Amino acid sequence: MGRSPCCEKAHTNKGAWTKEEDERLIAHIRAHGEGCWRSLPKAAGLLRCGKSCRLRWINYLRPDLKRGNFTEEEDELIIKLHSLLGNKWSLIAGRLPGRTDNEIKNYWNTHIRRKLLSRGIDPATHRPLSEPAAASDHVKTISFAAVAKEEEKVIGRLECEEEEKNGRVERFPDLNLELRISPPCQQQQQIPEPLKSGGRTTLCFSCRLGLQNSKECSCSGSSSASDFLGLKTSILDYRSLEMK
DNA sequence: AAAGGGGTCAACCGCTGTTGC
DNA sequence: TGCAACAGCGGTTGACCCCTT
Repeated sequence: MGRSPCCEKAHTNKGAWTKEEDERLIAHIRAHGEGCWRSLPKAAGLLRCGKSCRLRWINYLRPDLKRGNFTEEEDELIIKLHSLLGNKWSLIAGRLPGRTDNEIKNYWNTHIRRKLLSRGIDPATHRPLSEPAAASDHVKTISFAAVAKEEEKVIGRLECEEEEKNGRVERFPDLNLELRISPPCQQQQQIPEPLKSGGRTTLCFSCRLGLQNSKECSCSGSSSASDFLGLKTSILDYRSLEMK
């Protein structure tokens, strides 16, 4: 026995939204806020399914959306985030203010895939097309669940202390991932000289996301990639992280 | 001018995760 | 603990537009 449909399909509109429908949806959300998408269509006087309303609002009508072309910086950030996160479009979108998961997914499939292919890079693995896939027996699977738990404890303590002083606390991006770590690629990235350390790369997580100048960057300090989320690894190359 | 082929992107579908009872 | 309702996610579809022939 399947789940009951989210709405009465016989009495709902489908396809492109009209201007009037948009206006009704905007007016209703302005008046009542987001939430309870199932009951929203009826309350707003729309012959649409709640899911459809949610999608229309999130992907098109939200006032904080950034319309227009993606910048070169956004392109590179998407590529880096995709190499880390895979097809987790909502997580990637979370790192790009004003962009939606649907928009990024479409942009990836129409532009970036081809861009990477033209560079000779496999968009799925982020490895050179000529390079054979990593042998599975060289790939070690690490569950981030335990790390996340440990992080939660530490963050919890920090937050208690910090909230008394300042209020909010910056924390690691909530990736909640299970990653597979394989031996690093043969061809190493071009590492800026100050970030090299005796032949070993010591890029922090922020730098690997291309955020060298962010306040989360810890390269300049004593911490290194080896301490990333408490993992005692000598090298953590984002290109070798694969989604489980 | 018309046909058709490819690219783009809004919207839909089906599944999973979360929450409340 | 199990179930149902709901929100959210990622893959896919199809309408539309533009360019080429």
